Amino acid sequence: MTLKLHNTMTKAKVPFEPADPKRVTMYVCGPTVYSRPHIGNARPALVFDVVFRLLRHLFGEEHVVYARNITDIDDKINAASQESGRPISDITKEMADIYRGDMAALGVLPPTHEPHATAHILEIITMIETLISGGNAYEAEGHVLFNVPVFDEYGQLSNRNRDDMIAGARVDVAPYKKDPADFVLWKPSSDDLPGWDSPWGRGRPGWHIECSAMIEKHLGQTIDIHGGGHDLIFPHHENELAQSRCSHDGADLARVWMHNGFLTMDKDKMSKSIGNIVTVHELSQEHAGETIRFAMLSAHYRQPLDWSDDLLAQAKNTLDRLYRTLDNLSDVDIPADAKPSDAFIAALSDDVNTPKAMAEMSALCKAANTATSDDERAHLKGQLTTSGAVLGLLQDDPQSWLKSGGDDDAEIDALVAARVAARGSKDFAESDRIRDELSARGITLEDGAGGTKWRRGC
RNA sequence: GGCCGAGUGGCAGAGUGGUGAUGCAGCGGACUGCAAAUCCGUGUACGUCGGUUCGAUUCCGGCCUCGGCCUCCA
Repeated sequence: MTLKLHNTMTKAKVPFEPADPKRVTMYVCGPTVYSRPHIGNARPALVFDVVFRLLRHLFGEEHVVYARNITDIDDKINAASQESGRPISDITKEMADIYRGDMAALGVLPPTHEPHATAHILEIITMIETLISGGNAYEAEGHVLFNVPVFDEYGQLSNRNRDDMIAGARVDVAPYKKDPADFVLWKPSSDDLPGWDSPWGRGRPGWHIECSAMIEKHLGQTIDIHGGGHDLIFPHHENELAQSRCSHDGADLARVWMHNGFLTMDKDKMSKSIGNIVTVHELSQEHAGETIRFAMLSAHYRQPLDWSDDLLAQAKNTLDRLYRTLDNLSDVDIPADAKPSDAFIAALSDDVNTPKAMAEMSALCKAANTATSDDERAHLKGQLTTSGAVLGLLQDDPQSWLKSGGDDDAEIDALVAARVAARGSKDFAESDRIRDELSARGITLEDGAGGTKWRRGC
């Protein structure tokens, strides 16, 4: 089964061939920790978590190295600190912890490495020195700037030329820049801001250079996959690419560039600057993490996805159905050699087509619900569970999933038992009265061959 | 202005040059004391105008609408 991935650089879906199948490397731009993550921030984390799981499935768990950084030095963090009066390190530590907790709630696996920018200042300085000595960067008024015209291939990833960029530029060009497109590698810090000593005085790194430095340190000069949100293509990834190639004798930074589409709220991009955000924390109060995850993966990662309550409700309904099927398979054990179905892996191998993969899971469900032999039911249970694992779904216990959301299980069990007794004596008036009572409490009953089951929700 | 992407049935959302996935919701049936669940069945969906083709939702071109990037942003 050949994995095919869409490469932003070539705008084509191509077979994925890692440089070393024993060490597949992936880097994804992580959060800048100055506030709680919103659900839009969670999309890349979730998307690349699925890519991570898929790569581990295809190449082996120990053969995939995934790094997702934490940006803990940034002007927005400084602003948050000045506004709240809290020390910067307090804010970054708290928000990084919240980020990890929120992602864990969505079933996102921890990456292999989670490098922090402030722990890589030396590497950053070294890389900047290399760029200066190579003639790709220059110092000006305490700043160090990357000189864009020196790098012929600048603009290749985002498919834009310098004239366009200058024509569309909405920022004032700093007077010390040699070229309007030049961008900052290092900038001076005043005494009240975080800073590190450097050959160019006390200062701090620009945004783009940290990723280049951390990629080199943890993954190497050329990585297999570089991922992030669509809005990072320009300028962030274009600049990363330029810095890394120029400091590595032109070596490619990434073999494949992957970018996820945006989450919208009423068709507008969800973003902190617009203010139309809902945080992961808020959503987690109302919905199971797995429901949020399912909703997110119900669209292909490169497509836009409009976030809504209705989307979550549909996700919950569909997930309930999958868990009901698993619950009905509780009498058979998963075979030791269980693995995902071929059709499921084929779907994910086609540029991580999660909606199609989910459709394959529904097909497995239907097969399981109609299968007659226990061997076949066990086989299908194994396929369903292991397929779900690649998406980070269906790993909960079916009973606890179906009954979660309340703390009155014992009381419900007692009412159900009373109703079973009433039915046994054909007292259907009493039986229906109890069922109505339970229904009013949000409990649904199922009278099956094996007895009566209950679950929360309709 | 430049670049990029999207427009599929009630909703969500894949895919394809020629019987139009899948899920949710709806409807009919089986099953059930009645339900629920499950199963079976069910829907004149592919923005618009042209072109190519024996045949296009799928390829090409124009147009319309919407969104994104070009400044921080996942």
